[in-house]
Amino acid sequence: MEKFSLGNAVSLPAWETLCPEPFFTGETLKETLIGGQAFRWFWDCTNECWIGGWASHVVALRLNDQRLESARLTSQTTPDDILHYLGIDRVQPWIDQLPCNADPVLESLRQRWSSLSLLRQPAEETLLAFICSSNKQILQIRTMLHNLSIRFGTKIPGTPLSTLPDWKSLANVSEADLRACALGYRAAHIAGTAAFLRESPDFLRTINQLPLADASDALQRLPGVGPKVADCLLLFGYGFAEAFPVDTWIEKILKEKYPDLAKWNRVQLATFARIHFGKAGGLAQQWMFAEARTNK
DNA sequence: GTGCTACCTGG
DNA sequence: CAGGTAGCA
Repeated sequence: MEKFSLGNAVSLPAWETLCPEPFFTGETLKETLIGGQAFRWFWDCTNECWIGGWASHVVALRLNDQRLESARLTSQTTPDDILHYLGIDRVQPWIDQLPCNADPVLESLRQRWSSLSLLRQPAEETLLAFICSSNKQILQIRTMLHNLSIRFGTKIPGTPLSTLPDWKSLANVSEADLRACALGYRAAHIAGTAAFLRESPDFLRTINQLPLADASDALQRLPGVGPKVADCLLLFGYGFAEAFPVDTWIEKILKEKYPDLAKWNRVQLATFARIHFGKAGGLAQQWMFAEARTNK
């Protein structure tokens, strides 16, 4: 278990079937929830389910004989909210756009990961999470976000979670107080981005309307956002399926699977990926990440 | 434009 | 060293 737990035993509302058709496996559900896109899902040993949230939503999820079930801990959350967040509807259309038939590497990844989903996460909290992510492992990112939510977020009644602070409130937090959440040098990036967004409150909402390259350039004007974090934001927070974040794991696995790329740098690898994997490359990226992460 | 290196923290 | 970025040769 992690050093921050869910606290006292959580009592859940009724379970309901979220999705009658089988979709996830235990493995793909887990990788979807805690495999590096989201950092606010926790395994509840007592109830044997995942509990987590986004924005002010908190839900429990489990597989019951392949059927996905949910228990809604926040009353305003609807089943459609959950399905929208989980993004299951996008998976098959995106798989259909990948060149699995032409590329045996992809085809073999598809066998294992075809029911992995890319979540539709709120852009604001995706930004916070991925500014924290630089030079950090998933566990440490989870700790930082947990600290931020406890310290500067709002307790969500009837649930073990607090919301993450919004950017407006982060603008009023000193860098020293941010550092106290174990953010290290990222505290300056958070403070700088909060100040930027205070001056341009609509900035994050304008990203949607831009083409991929322009959206990436715009995001990189934010302190703490470079090419890799920008791609994470575009893929996880804005639904650009073509965005292809290249981190150390992806760099390693790409160079293993495609030896000609041995001398390419990360930006070059991202360009290769957009050409080779195409419009849904981001999904291929997540398959590779899951493969690398679970084989380590 | 490309290629280093320092930067916080903790598993 | 770890799911990078910023600042400078």
